[in-house]
Amino acid sequence: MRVSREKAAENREAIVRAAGKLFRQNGFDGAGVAEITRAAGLTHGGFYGHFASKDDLAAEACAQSFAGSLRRLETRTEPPGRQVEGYVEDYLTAYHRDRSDRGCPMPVFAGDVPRQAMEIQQAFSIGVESFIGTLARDLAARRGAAKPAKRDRQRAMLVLAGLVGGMALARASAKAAPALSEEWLESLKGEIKALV
Amino acid sequence: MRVSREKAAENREAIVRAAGKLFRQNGFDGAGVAEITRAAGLTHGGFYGHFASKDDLAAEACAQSFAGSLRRLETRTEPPGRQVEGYVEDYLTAYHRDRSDRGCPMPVFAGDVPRQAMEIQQAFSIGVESFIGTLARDLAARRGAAKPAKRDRQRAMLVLAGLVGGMALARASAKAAPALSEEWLESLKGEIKALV
DNA sequence: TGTACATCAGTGAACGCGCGTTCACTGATGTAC
DNA sequence: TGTACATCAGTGAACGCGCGTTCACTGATGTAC
Repeated sequence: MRVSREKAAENREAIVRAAGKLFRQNGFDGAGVAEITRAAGLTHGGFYGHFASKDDLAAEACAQSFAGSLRRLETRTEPPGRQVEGYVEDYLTAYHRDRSDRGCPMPVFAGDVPRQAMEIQQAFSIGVESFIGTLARDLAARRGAAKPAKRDRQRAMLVLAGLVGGMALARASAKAAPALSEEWLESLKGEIKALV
Repeated sequence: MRVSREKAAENREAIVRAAGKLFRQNGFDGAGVAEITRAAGLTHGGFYGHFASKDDLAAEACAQSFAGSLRRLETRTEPPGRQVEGYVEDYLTAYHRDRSDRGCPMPVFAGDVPRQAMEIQQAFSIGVESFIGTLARDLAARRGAAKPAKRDRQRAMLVLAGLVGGMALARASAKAAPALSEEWLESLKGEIKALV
C-alpha cells in the first residue's frame, strides 16, 4: 500500500535513526535489516526502495551518529577553552558506558570498521576528522590562540584516543569485572582532564 | 582415522593458534570454525572433540593472544623504568597496524567483547588487568618506587587507553584516510611517551 | 472540482548462502592377553 | 615380543537457522483530463 512522499521520507529517516541505535548497540554485523526496519515500524521488503544495500544504510547511519555525537560537543555551554574538559566529564560516565546505542560511535565501531565496506570506512574517517578538529579548536582557545596549532591537534588526538580506548575497555569489562570498569571511568576522567 | 595422543594435543594447539590469528584478523564473528580448523590443517568435524563450542575456543584463543602480547612487554631489553617507553614505540608502528593478526588483542576485540559469551569477557578482563599491572610496575620503577602506587596505576591506564584507542582509530582510517592513519601513529607516539 | 488510471511505497513469501553444530563412519592407535 | 580387538581422533555429509536480497503483489497516492 503506497504512502505519501512525505510519509515515505519520514519512513526512510526512521530507518536511518533505528539503524544508528541498533548498530551502536549490537555492532554492524549484530543488527539485521529485518530487525532495523521492524524497529522503524516497517517490514524488511521495502528496504531496498530506500537503500542500495545494508552497507549503504550503515554508512549513512554511521555519518548520522557522528553528526549527533559531534553536536553534543559543539553545543556545550562552557565558554571556549573549557569545553573539552566538560565533554570528558560527560563522556566517561556509567550512563554513556551502559547506553552505547545513544552514545559516541567510535568505541563501538572502530574495531570493526577495517573489515567493513569502503563507504563505511569513509564515513567513519570523516567523522573522526571532525572530532579532532573541534577538540583542537577548543584546546587552542584554552591557550588563547585563535587557530589550533600542531600541538593542539596532537593533544586533541591523545584526548580522543584516551576517551575512545577507555570507553571501549570500560564496556568490555562492565559485566565480567565491574570494579575495573568503574576504575576506567574514574581514573581516565582525572588523567585526561589533567591533560587539557 | 585416529592419531596419536601427542599428535591430537598438537592439533588442538594448532587450532587455538590459528584461532588467535584469524580472530585478531577478522574478529570473533568474522572467523568461522571451518576456516579456523582448515588453517590448522584439519577439517571442522573433529572440532567438537577438542572444544565445547566456538565461544569456548574464542575464550582460550583470547587468553593465549593476551599471554603472547604480554610476554612482549615483560621480556623487553630496556632496564626497568624504561620499558613502557620502548613498548609504546613498538606498539604504534605501521607494522602493528597492518598485521593485527599478530598484534595486541585489545584494539581488535574491545568493541565486540560486550556482546560475546561471558567466558570471553572474563578472559578479556583478566588479560587487561595483567597489562595494567605490568605497565604500572614499570612506571613505578621509573619513579624509583619498589611497588606501584595508585598514581602509577592511573597513569598506566591512561597509557593503555591511548594505545588501544589510537591503534583502533589508526586501523579504522588506514584505507579511507591513510594520512590521518599515519598521523595517529606519529602524534600518539610523541604524546604518550611524554606521559611516562 | 471530479473522475479514471498509472505510479510506486510497502508487504510478506521465497531465494541462496554461510554459519555453528551433529553424526555415522573410518582406520590408526593403544591395550589386554 | 606378538596378536586381537576395543578405543577414539578425525572425516565429510547433513541439520537447522538467520542472514541479505529479490520479487510478485497490493492498494493508496498522485496525476492527466
